[in-house]
Amino acid sequence: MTHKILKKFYEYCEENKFRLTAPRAEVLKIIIASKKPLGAYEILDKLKKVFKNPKPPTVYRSIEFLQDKNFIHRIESLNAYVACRIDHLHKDSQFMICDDCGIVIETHQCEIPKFLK
Amino acid sequence: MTHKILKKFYEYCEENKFRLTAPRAEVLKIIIASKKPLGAYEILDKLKKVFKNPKPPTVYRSIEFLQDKNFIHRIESLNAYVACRIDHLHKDSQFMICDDCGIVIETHQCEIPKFLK
DNA sequence: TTATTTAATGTTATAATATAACAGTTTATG
DNA sequence: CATAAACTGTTATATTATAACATTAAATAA
Repeated sequence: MTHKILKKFYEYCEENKFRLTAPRAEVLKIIIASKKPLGAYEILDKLKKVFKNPKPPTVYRSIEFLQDKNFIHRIESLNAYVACRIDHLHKDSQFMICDDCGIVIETHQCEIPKFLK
Repeated sequence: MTHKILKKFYEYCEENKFRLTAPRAEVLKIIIASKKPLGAYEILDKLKKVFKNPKPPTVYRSIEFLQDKNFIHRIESLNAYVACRIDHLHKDSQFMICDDCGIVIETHQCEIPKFLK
């Protein structure tokens, strides 16, 4: 069964004429499958089970693409990446990260008061 | 004339019996003097004008100390460091960064609504 | 359909950021 | 003054990310 987010990604690429290439799809799958934020080199390791001999640029390019489309977010404080779990596909989410277990909760800034602007 | 923040740092170390060493003071001076956030290796470069042959750990240790005491903040998205310009000495500030000129404005989370908690 | 252009990938190399480990020094304390 | 604790110096290396260029695949135009 195809994951909900993955399906959405397929449709999104279809609608917008973005090329849905193997590295992009595999990197997204890997990130979706993870319960915790993954570093680029962790993603690279997992990608080795799918592709012959993937290199950092392969991962970073896919990350860039997915991030640009807001299907994944970078957690700056961790140098790690997570799938967007909420339906907005915004940039500039905030993350609350448990220092003990690493669990991440995503929120967004729509509600942050005007004084921040 | 000694900078206001620097003076505060001296007093703070005095009060709390933290050792105010040369690397710590010089790194703070460098960060205060900069109009834009500085990367660790930019700080290192500037430190070369003051010390003989400083190495990365010298900078990173001072950064860690200063950050721990909230005299400087790390801007995650830039891998760069800024002096705390507001009087609170909190952790977890937010920064608004101009994509064009690089100017940074610091704010903090005291006012962020409860739903984020 | 084939030629052409555009976009993406593969590959090598290296840049930029950060830390581990251990020796030596300075400062505080008994 | 002796000792312990904190800090710095130094070497080496880990981790994260990107530049540059050759190659391949896909979209588009002739």
